[in-house]
Amino acid sequence: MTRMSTEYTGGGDPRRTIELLWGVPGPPRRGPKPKLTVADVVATATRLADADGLEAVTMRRVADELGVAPMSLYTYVPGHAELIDLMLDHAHGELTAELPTTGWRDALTAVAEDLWRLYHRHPWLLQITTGRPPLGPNTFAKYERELSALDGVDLDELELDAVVSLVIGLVQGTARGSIDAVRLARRSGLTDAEWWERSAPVLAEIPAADAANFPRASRVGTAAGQAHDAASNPEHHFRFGLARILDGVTLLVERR
Amino acid sequence: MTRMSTEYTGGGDPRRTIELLWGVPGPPRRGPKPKLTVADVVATATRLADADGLEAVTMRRVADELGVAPMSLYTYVPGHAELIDLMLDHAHGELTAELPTTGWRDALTAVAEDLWRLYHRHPWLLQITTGRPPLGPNTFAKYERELSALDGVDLDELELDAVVSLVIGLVQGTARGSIDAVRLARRSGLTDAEWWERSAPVLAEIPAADAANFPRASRVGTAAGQAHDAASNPEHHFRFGLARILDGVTLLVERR
DNA sequence: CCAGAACTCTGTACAACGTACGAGGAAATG
DNA sequence: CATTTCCTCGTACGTTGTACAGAGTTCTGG
Repeated sequence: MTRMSTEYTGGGDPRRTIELLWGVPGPPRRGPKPKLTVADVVATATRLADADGLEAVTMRRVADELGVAPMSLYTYVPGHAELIDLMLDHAHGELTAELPTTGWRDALTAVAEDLWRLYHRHPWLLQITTGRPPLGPNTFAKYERELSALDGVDLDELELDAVVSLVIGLVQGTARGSIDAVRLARRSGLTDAEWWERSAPVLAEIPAADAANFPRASRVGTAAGQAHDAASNPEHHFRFGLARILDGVTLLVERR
Repeated sequence: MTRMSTEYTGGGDPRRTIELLWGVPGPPRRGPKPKLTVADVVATATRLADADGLEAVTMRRVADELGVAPMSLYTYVPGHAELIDLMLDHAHGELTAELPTTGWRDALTAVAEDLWRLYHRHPWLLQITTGRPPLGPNTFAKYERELSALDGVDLDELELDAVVSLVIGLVQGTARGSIDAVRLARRSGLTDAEWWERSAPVLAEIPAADAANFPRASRVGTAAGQAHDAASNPEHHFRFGLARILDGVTLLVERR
């Protein structure tokens, strides 16, 4: 019942997937005219995922939404995994805002904040395990844009890659927390605060869970819980983490 | 077919889950003697997950392994989601090594490395979305241990929480990459390098994917690809990221 | 000592899922 | 116009978690 799914990318035949991602035209068509396009399928799937999460993107539901039988989708897309690939690359296409030219700190901050917002607009993006990123145009452009934030910074290629990866990892981790809280609240009908209010008294009945056994955890935990209104505050963690990372990178650059 | 699943924690009734986590004895039993214990179920499920991933932890397979009918498991565990909670807390119990006393940098490094190793020992841990962490003894102890690494550091409670969270997030993100590479290699029969060798020629046929369109990405991408033997090197990203984060935190502390 | 309550165990069943397979029909080519 | 090529779809299989009801076992109250 309580099951959500994470689709793995890079499942199927690389050739076909890449061709789909880049929209290669293919040989002249002979049979009946297609009712749909790949873009239709991707758009509908994305709409479903935005509204009801990635688990709503089933072949049956997408087909229903398009007024078509489930098996018809396989004309446009090799399978479910490839559909997810296409959705991912498509969403990356939204990252087009120009970066500030007031220095790499501002630019990298903009990269992080744009991504933070993208993940909140399309929370299902973080349910995808991008072990092997889809080699699509928008994903390439995303990486290019991220690297351009560090134009002129005196770091070698490996360091540039590592810095970008570090910032992206921070956004993904903290955004995941932020989004999961919303998702769980909707799914269980309990906000974080309500859930804690319900859990705390149960914990209080358990002798071993006494604050004396976990002095630091209970001190820091209650302080954090009071400061924010939840068990943790992902947005605060995001801002704090970004500041530390940028400071750390600054130190690395200045050491040159 | 190509489907892996991520279980969500905190799904069911908090009371029952917490009682299971802490092993409260319960009222005197009247019926026939149970064949199993909750610990048996958790141990078997963990063994399956270690061997074949979280998707192998189905009620049917766990029951099979225990020589019992699937529905019998529901005597011990309210459902699949709660079983995952129990597995998670149980695995956290492995984090008991003493931390170095040579300063908070060493201690925090040890925390990160211990976690890195735990995730590689139990890769399925990263398939679990810990939106609401299981309130079990080992998860509490884990947090307490992590905070203890910062004993004596002049930071307030919110900062302590944020620092710990930042380091853990780094480990999770990079370990996820490291583990997904292994998982995908096993599942698809292709290593990262082989997969790239197969994808590159396809990409080369696509005009729009020319290096001229993505100058930074292709320069950094090929440099990184040559330096490590794969598209990305999670362990390098882990070490690099940890160094930057520790530097950033040092700066924050010294600014006091 | 024994009736009944309480508990464990299990077989069957249902609604999902992705998708393999093959049939039927539409469009373009020779 | 015959043939090839492609789109569309109905059916079917093997998965999953688990609701439900029945059968059997053990302890308790009288």
